[in-house]
Order: sequence, then structure tokens, then C-alpha cells
Amino acid sequence: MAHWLYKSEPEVWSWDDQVGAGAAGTYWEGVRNHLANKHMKAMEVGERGFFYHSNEGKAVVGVVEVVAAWAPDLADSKGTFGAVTLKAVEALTRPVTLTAIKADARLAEMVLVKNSRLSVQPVTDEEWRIIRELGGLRD
DNA sequence: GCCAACGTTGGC
DNA sequence: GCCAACGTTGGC
Repeated sequence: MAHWLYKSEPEVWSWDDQVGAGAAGTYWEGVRNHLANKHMKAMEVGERGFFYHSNEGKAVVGVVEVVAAWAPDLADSKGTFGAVTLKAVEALTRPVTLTAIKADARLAEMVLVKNSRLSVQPVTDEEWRIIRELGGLRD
């Protein structure tokens, strides 16, 4: 299964907010970027991704899972954009900072490094494994 | 259909 | 707070 990374500004929607939303999860609303939208359309229920704090924190802090596939965002009158529904799965034992990611040569090709502005990104299996390890999670 | 101008994102 | 990178808009 594919892996992903979702960026969120903690002042707007933090990991604690995501945990507080519980098992039902929350609709990942507000994405208005075609590439990010395309990634979410490709997601399947059960696929996991990293939850990343941008601006404040700048670190991968948790793991989320898709609980409902892409659905159109009712706030977008054209129906072009939409989102998946995500629930928190587990927090990293230690956050993996952007600094640490940039310092690791194995992660130099991450979209987070190459195209930092994309809000929903694919993560390779290798990157997934390395960041879980750096974050203190066991498989 | 090109491209300059503008707005937004996000790291520093 | 600054600015680089990127996406979008709109004039031509």
C-alpha cells in the first residue's frame, strides 16, 4: 500500500486536534491544489501517512490512516476539489524534524525536501521505513 | 497560448 | 518579517 504525508499548520489544525477527533476521523478539507487533490483521489481506505506540522514545529509528529476515500468538498461549487477522511493512529515517540530529514542523505529525494509547498505528498516505502525508525516506531 | 503580475505557502 | 518557489489569473 502507498504511503503519504499531510502537512498542517498546528495553529490551524494540530496533531492534538487530530487525536481529539477520535476513531471517526476528520475530513481533510481545504485543499485547493490539483496535485494534492489527485494524490487524495488515489488513496485507498486503510492507507497510512505521516502528519507533519508546518511553520511551527516543522516535524513529522504522528501517523494517520485513511478511513474514508476521497469525496467532493461541498464548499467547492465546481466539485473539482475534495478530500479523504483521516484518523490519528499513533504518535511518534520522538518527532522527526525537518532539520533531521534534511540531514539524512537517504531522505534527500523526499517531496518534503524537493517541493516543500505541496500539502499532500506521496512517501516511498523506503522513506516511510526510515522516518518510522527515526521517530522511534516499530513495525 | 504565452507570460507578466499577483497571491500564497512555508522555511529561515 | 523576509523572500524564494510555485500556482493562478488575466491581458494580449
